[in-house]
Amino acid sequence: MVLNRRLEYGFNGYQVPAMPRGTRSARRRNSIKKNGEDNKMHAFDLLATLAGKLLVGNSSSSSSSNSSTKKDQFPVTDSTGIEEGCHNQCKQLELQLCDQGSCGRSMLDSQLESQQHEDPKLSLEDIQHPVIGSTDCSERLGTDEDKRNDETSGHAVLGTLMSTDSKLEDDTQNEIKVEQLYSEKPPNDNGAVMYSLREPVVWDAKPLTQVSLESGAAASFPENKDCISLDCLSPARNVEVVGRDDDEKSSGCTHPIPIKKSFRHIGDRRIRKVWASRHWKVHPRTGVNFKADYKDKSSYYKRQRSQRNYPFKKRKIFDIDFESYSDKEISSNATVYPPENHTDGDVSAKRKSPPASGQHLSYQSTDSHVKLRIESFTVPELFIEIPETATIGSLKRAVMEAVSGVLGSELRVGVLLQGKKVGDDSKTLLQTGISHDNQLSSLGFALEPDPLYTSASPKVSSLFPCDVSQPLIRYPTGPNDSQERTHDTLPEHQEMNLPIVVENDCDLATSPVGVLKKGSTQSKALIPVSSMNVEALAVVPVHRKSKRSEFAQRRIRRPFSVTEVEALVQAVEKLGTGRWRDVKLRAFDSAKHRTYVDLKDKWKTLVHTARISPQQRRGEPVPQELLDRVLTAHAYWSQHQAKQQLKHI
DNA sequence: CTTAGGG
DNA sequence: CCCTAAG
Repeated sequence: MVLNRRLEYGFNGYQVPAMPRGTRSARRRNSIKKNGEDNKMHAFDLLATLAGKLLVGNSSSSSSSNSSTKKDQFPVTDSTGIEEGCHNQCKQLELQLCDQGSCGRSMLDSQLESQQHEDPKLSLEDIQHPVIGSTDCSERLGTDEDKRNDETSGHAVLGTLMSTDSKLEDDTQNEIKVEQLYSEKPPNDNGAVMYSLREPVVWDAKPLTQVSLESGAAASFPENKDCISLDCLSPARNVEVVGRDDDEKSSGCTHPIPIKKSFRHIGDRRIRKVWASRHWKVHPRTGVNFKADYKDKSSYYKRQRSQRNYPFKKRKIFDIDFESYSDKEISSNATVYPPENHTDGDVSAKRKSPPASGQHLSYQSTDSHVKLRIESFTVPELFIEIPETATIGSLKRAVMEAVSGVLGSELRVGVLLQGKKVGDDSKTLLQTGISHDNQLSSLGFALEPDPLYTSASPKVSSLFPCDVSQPLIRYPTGPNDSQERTHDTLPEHQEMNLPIVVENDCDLATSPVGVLKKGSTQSKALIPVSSMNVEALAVVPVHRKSKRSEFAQRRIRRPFSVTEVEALVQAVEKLGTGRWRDVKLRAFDSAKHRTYVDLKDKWKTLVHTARISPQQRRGEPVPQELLDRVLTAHAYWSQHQAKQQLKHI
């Protein structure tokens, strides 16, 4: 029962940190020219930067570093809790963009702890921008969601409940709220996580929790406002994107967040299927970095691989419904810098005096340049579904991927002036009214789907059709998954009289957070903002795959145990040496960290080991008996293969 | 995605 | 273990 439950996260806006444009030198270089187009491009650059290095952290009320004694396990409400949840309770959860170093996984813990037994209704919204909008969630939920729509349609006021005071702490402005909603229609599968920016799920009839990050528009609120608690408003640490003095070397900005490779569990058919079906569904637009035509099989595969190591691969997973959000939903706060002090410390000084209320701007300029800084950007609504039994680590990754997926998409930046969209790109800032002496104007930026892409596709209106297959992506999360799997293992598996070690991928070991956490600084600079050159603009989206980057960590080494070796040998004896996937399925289905490639490699080394003298062998000694079997099997299958070859000739 | 091999 | 060409 518990396993059937899922959390669904809808991100109606993930607010990213402010992007102060650095120092004098940087600013000089980056001075926004009086050209609308340039303006947009620079802004995009910033976004692109964001797309590179975000970590999802959790915000804890005031304390920042709790001891992470609590297991990284997502709080699961018991069934009763769920039931009650349908009625009127609420729990909250905050996520935030997190500095690689300062925010640890632990931050969620305390909060989660207190939520442990609460009902799945979480409703959080961007504190800073309690925009009262209403996003018809029917768009996301699909037709089956009538009831939910009813529930949610009338509750778009959450934002007003938020206290602006909660952002007093200088660095607590940007928060991500997670809303956990209830739905009487649960997902239709177990232990899976689904992402979808549009139509999240096809659910059966069980409770489900939903989380949504809100920003501009409020949406998907449970019927009872009671379920919106304010205790989540406590200031949270967040991350800032800061400018760098020396933007000479803009590195890192193009690197995506690391994604745990083990997402791709080879043995998991379900995943693979989804994975596969997912691809053709994905609109090319979502893959800026891939120019290859998706229809081309070879390039398709190539793309697969090339994405493998990069978080952005996940982008393909998301159904980004560009139609579901309008400009207003993705807005930003921009601040025009006051005249420069021409002191090196002026950056920090400016940061300490953020605009009273986000959306405001103050203009000034010493010269004909308009200097501004973007306080924050919010990204569109995202939708994630994740089992309640998933770990926090999984949640973080899910959010991270969703966010990076959106940020990496073909968005363009729109410029808003006094709430109105500035359509004419050819006009100068001055002509448009954006000038240093225009004190009252409000300048804003909005992310919007790039019309170039949307129009290029003949299927604009159905980029992400709701009816096509399942717009869901699920990936196994956490230990529970493996547990589940052990239960529904094929009978064949029982042939194995060997106990196969079922090892769970430890989040600590593999999660980006865990890794990045160490060695990162205390700086709140999540992203070293690079220089604002046009190059960066192009580089970020296109070349992000060029570097595996410092992020992609090598998997931890996990020597095969004798038991595993025996299982491998046994499987190979039976299946041969050319069917590693089958071997995997047969003998290591539950060992998620062993991929068929691993098995193949292991076999290779086993053969080698068997051939060398015992003195030369290292590691845990493998019984000679096994090694003999290895040689025998290897010989046999080699010959077998040879025969096959001959037959074909 | 899987296989096969080199690194 | 990683990376990649090839299927």
